[in-house]
Amino acid sequence: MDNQITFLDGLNKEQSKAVDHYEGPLLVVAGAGSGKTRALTHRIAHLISEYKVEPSEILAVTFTNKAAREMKDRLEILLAQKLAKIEFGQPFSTLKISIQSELRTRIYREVIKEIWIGTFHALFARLLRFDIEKYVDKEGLKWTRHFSIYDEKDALSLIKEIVTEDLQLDPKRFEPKKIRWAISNAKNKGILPDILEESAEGLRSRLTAKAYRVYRKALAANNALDFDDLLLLPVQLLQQSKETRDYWHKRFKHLLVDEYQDTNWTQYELIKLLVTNGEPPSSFKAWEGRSVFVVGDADQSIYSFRAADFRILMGFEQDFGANSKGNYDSNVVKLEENYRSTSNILEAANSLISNNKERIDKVLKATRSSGDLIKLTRCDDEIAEAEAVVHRIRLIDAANNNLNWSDVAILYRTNAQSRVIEESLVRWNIPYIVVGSLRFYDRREVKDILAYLKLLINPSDSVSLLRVLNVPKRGIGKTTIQKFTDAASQLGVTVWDIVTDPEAIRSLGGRSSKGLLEFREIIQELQSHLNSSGPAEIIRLALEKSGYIKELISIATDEAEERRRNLEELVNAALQYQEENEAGDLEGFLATAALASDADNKDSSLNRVTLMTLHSSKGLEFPIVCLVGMEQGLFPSYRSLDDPASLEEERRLCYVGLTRAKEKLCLFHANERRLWGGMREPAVSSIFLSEIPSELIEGDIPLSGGTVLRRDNRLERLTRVDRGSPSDVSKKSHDAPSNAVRRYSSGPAPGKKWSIGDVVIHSRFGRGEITHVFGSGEKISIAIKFIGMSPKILDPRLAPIKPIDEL
DNA sequence: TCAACGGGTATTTTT
DNA sequence: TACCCGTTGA
Repeated sequence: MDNQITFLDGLNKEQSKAVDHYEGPLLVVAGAGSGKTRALTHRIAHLISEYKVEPSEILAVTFTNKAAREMKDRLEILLAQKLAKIEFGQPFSTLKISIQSELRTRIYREVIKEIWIGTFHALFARLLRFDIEKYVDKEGLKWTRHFSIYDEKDALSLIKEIVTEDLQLDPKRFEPKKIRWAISNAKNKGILPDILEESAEGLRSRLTAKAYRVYRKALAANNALDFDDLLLLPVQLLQQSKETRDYWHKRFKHLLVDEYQDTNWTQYELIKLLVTNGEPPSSFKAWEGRSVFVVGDADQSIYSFRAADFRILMGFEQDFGANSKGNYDSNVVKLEENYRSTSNILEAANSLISNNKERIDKVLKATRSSGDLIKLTRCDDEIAEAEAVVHRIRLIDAANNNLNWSDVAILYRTNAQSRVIEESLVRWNIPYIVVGSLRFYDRREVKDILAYLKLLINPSDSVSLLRVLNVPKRGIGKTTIQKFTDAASQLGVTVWDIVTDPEAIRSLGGRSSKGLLEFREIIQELQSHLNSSGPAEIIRLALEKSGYIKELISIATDEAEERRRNLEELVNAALQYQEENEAGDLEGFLATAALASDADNKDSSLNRVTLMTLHSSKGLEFPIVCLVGMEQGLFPSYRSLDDPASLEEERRLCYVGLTRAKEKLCLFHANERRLWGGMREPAVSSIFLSEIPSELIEGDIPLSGGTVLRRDNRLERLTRVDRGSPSDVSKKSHDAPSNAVRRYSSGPAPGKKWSIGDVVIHSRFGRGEITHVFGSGEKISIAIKFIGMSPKILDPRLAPIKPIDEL
């Protein structure tokens, strides 16, 4: 090659093997902190500059939008550095700033813009903008390229409506949330209503299948897709249309997928369709000038609740490997050297994760010195815990002159845990940012305006229409809306058709006709600007013409003021979008908004402590990590306590948390914790704490033997759990016993001896026999084999079990 | 038509 | 605690 820089410089042997990979399938098993992002970006740069791959032939899938943006950024810098060497013969950083930015702009225009980088959802939403009109549905449903994207809330409100209106069911008995979940699951497995109907047994599943059918129909009538559709429709389209499939298969010669362990069935299907053009991967031979490159770590698979399945990663070699052997030495590279964490932290993580059974054999090797011990702090309750976290942070701050607040992350299992910690941070005047709790685009005012925008582009979108028809108030009430929706469904037209029909307004509108006419005019006027104005300008117009801003001004409270600022922020977001996407239009912006997550906006330049869930922390790293709420039932979540597979997932989540830390790791747990409302619950320290070697931990150590923290007045308090009249109580415990009630009323006496061979009765699983006893004293788990089920590992103090001789 | 109130209920994690 | 929903009263 004609210059000194290659993208293999400074990489270890395994990393360069990955980066230098050209054709065929390759699985990169990349442990935490092993430099996988580096491997990914360098490989793309390498493909383009050494193997002369066209940027437009590359499809790179990231897990978040933020990761996508970062990848583009890094890539831009890498390639600009190389260009600097070629054109000026000197390092990029020594060039004048103006020249630097000119180089970057050129790289952006010629290369970065051409590569498809994004999340599965963003990329395939983009593909659908091209091809959705070619999709032929079994049931005759149709969508146009102007489809709306419904977020989880939109989808849920649609389902709620279907359950109550169309199916005339009681939403208490048939919870929309559960139905939504069932439908989502079906979609993620590629199952359409007809198949679900066939396999449905019992009233409940038949009704779910029915709801699914109606829901799909409603989506189509609204010309809308939910998140799952963004993946499922492309799968079906690529399966059914050879022409479409050929096109995209030819177009994308090199696929890269990050966080492959969190891929689900539809995503896997999409990869296969694009890579092998529909042929079975094991017999696919045409690898010349073509590759699929996936990077992942089974130990960090934490999204099975979203239908992700890390066995897809485990099966990669078999799937794609069989036939490429011979041509390629191996299709697995393992990155096992950890450059991130001190060896104490790493050893703790390794030891923890070794308790999982289902793994790929892999051990992270330390490259750094031992560092500090892990600090463990036990606190009285969640308030004391929050204070302890802040105290710890202040101690570290006092001992380090150059500590930035942004070096610190506080991680927790559930979003609800953030509040108490925030209060402490406020008290001590430490700046912080909470990532992920409330998405910017989920704020009411923002969603309202987005609904206006969606409606402009897609008037069939009645969810959006009904959202803003009377916002701000135009005197259009429930009865009018009901009349209109009824008329629309009877005539088989959209609500918009009714709203724009002068006859309909006159006959149905009554007192609200004025407001309706007004609304119609607003929308139509805004529509007339669609072709001539950019997203930001249209948003400004919408804010003004809709009367939304005017209303907020007239309210004149702090809250209204806050909302106005958020809407200004929305305009800014649109401006930023326009900057980042030269040809970006309103549709593009709306798609970005629908698929954005809160984590995407985290501005790392702000010097603030970061608060977030363990899930959001994936892929990030911090010098200092505080992990709070290490208690049984919270982390691991109580829902995982009686299921070994989900307990393993919780453990992976813990592994992710520990491996975020570079220098210092501080763990916290509380003796008791107020759970929603005010009721205190005694807490048992997390099983994960006992899986970290105690010599790596300092602080008050409850390790061997564990701690059960119980107040003497426990029983007294428990009787008060059952509030209200006796009849209420009995009814409650029949319907849905709350966890607290069940836990304490049916649990055996503390300190009860369990031995192998004992027979127990579990309130859900029935009769079972104890096969193992782990630990002793207060820290005890037992494995029970229930009839017809795989063995379950339970905490006898939490699980609703009784020894059989007590019955 | 709409705001305000109260009771009941629920919490895992998110593209 | 916080949100959602149905009821009530203006």
